[in-house]
Amino acid sequence: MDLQLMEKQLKAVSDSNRLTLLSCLKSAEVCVCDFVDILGISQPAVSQHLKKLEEAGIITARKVGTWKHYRLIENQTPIIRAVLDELEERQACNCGTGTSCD
Amino acid sequence: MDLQLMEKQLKAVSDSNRLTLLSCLKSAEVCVCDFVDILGISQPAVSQHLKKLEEAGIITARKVGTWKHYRLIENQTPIIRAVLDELEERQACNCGTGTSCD
DNA sequence: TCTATATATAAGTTAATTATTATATAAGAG
DNA sequence: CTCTTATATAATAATTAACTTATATATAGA
Repeated sequence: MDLQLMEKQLKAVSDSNRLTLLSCLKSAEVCVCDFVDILGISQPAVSQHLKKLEEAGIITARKVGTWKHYRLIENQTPIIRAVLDELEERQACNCGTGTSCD
Repeated sequence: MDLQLMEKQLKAVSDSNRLTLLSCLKSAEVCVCDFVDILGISQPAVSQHLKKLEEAGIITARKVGTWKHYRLIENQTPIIRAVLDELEERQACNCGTGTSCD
């Protein structure tokens, strides 16, 4: 595994906000709006965190109307797999409950 | 695994200089003086990197005269084990060749 | 088309990291 | 005891990262 990619992925996951995002994504797709509530930071800050995880090849997204749903990619590197294994699953998303996105 | 420890360990390994230190430590004990040559940064900078790895519970040290030899601890967490598995071993140390420490 | 909502990007600020230089500590050699 | 060498700590400068506010883009709906 390339040392540069390794560093990039490790930097991407070495932040408590982003680890929280990943623990939510373990079990389900989550949309950006839900993360704003969970982390208690501004929407642009959330977008920037998600971008970092996406650029590191850890998550991906699909558009659903005006919403954007993020999820883990399928084939993670061994290091990211180990990180995900250590993270507790966290129920995060209101998606489907009708309160926000769906 | 505690989220705080996890973040601390991930921060400790998410730096290319420190990843290089670890790749040297995979195969052997290494003393500080050798790392200065390898990384091409100042001796205090090396000390600070080693301290960060030590505080994260990844490496430990023993004194040998005025030298200090660092090595990996035996029981690594799953994440750090995954990181070490991905790192290529690197021959780093002059120890034993008589050029510097021994 | 105009408006409202969700998300992204840009610019700027604050905070955290990583480096440097200077100095302290500790051990061995003379 | 003094000098030298190896390492650590302190203070500080430089770089990078994370957040905020303001603005842009894109989509849905009236």
